[in-house]
Amino acid sequence: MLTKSTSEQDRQELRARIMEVARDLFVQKGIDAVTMREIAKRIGYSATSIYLYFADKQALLREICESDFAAMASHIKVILEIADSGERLIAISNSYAKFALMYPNHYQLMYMTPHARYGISVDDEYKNNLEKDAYFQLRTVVNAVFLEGKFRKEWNDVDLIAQTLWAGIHGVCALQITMPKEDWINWRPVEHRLQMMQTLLKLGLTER
Amino acid sequence: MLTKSTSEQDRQELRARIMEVARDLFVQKGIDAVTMREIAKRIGYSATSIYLYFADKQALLREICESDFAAMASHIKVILEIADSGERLIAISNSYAKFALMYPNHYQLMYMTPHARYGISVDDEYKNNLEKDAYFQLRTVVNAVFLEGKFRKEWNDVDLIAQTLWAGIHGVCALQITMPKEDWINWRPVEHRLQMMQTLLKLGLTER
DNA sequence: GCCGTTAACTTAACATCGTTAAGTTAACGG
DNA sequence: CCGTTAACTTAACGATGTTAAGTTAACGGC
Repeated sequence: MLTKSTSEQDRQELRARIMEVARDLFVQKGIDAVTMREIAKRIGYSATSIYLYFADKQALLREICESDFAAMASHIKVILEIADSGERLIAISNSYAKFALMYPNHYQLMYMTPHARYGISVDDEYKNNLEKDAYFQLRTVVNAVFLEGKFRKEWNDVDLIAQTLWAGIHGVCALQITMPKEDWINWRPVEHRLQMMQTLLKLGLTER
Repeated sequence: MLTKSTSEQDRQELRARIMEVARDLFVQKGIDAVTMREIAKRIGYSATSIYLYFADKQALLREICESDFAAMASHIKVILEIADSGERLIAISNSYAKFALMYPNHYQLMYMTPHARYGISVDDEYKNNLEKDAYFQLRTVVNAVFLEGKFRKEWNDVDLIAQTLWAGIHGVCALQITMPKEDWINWRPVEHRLQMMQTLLKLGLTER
């Protein structure tokens, strides 16, 4: 080591660099396959230095997830200003999928990795927060559509509706990320699959 | 050790017992959290004895997966004999979800993990095989329903339909596996979410 | 019944993992 | 310029998957 990160800014930059490198490795190789020593090597420090910035591997992972959750929510936030609630719902779904497919690495860590198993528990500030919780954003829009009576009357559980919509979009994105070009499946373009999923869900929810 | 497993039958029984114990532990605690020593302790042998029956941990895991693939295949075989194609489609969807939620670790390995990462390559015998390839089974049933003209006429791409149905069920199961009880989400029971997904997709596909 | 061969099983050991404790060194205040 | 402190490193611990070497039980031939 030639120099030491002494200023607060230096500290934050190094912290951010650790998270950046760790996220790339986690996504690329899987969490358990990435060692603290490997992360350290990539940033040019010894393994134990990471522990000066994060309590342990779990804490590092949790912070990465939280940061990505926030990034995604802020990406979606602009949607909330669309006037028509139905259009807002379509837009939020599109935006969610766009994020997932544009940042598959982040998405994979956030929504395709069993959190409980790795002891991740997201910080309270990310829960039920319109700015930071993408699911809460979706639920909010679903609720608005519901209150305007746009759904068939048999659909009256806002959480159930939101969770099913989420699952539909998630399913398309997750399969696309997991098996983008497995040759034994005659994959249709992901845009078509997304479009069809949205149409089917909309028909089932609204048409009479 | 008082006695040794010398007969071929003894060998097979011990092999089966290892797989049984390992599967329980894998499902309960997650694959990476289960140690060979722990499995060994449960069967009353030393850790290295497992290596007399399986090449390594991955081989053990793969054999467990294949064994459960076979169980699922024979379970679905019955479904393929259901007369009404619409009911057949519902049944295959239920069966798929049941498998996913009963063996979340196996499901995760098969459909939620970028295969290239773990060097897993699905054996060719599992591709486009009515007995062993779940997607191909689904596509076959979708095709039957399509040929009977049960879908709205605007849905005329069998692959696109099958892939969208798959994504819907997969989405519910995958979210359930990834975040089974995150407390900031007011999760509805997974059975309800599955039911709603099936209903929405069916309405969108068939109702006029 | 004994004995050598073989296969089943165990113990010891290795490299590597996350993590902690102890040691070192660079930077800042006086 | 020196002492203090925080940043950073090296050494080490217990646990992991796995291999090598040692031990022991069972079977076949006499």
